[in-house]
Amino acid sequence: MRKDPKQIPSRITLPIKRLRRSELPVDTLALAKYLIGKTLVRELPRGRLVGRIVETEAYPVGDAAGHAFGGKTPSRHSLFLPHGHAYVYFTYGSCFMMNVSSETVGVGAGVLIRALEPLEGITFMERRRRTHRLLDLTRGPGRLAQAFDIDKRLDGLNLCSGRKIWLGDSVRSTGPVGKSIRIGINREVDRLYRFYERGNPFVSGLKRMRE
DNA sequence: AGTGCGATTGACT
DNA sequence: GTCAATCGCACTA
Repeated sequence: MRKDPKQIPSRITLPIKRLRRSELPVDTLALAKYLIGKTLVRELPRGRLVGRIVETEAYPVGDAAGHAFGGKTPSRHSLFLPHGHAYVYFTYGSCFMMNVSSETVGVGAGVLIRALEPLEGITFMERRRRTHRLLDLTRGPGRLAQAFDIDKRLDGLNLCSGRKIWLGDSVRSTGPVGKSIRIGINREVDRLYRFYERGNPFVSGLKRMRE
């Protein structure tokens, strides 16, 4: 009998400890690297979704590619919250994306969550994404937002104290973390601000690996 | 009120 | 590999 690969991650049902805000790095780049291997937990009426964060991008202070560049606007308000809050925005007419705000209040910086490794709630994710391909559920910022039912309702929430969505500790050891240029931007293109767990198949943009 | 543009994805060659 | 869909937002007037 053939093993069904999509069932394997469902078996991981370890209790997950919340990250405390006091243990999150305030610095944007440090936070982007720190988040690799940690978990994102989404609590829904139907149950819990869990994914391991395997890819992030930092958009630090003064970065011309960042949404905070050019100042605070109503829609970007959450990016200026103190570190550890959700900044959710909508783009390309169809995609939501989620950042974790970084730095202190009023500064304006964040870390884009680009890819997750699905751990729990895979059946729900498959329904949301209308596919059974495990690799297509949460690889990419727009896909993971769709799989996790992330939209503007979650914008501005505290990711350490909230119930709907929160950051959890690692559930297993984290592999070596690679670094590369960021994806899909036109400015500051040479900055090595993208972080990922090396060799993890749920990382997007595998071509852009450098170090 | 109109315009231009995305921190992408999915469909297609 | 290429490429168009799609719409909220910021900006101009």
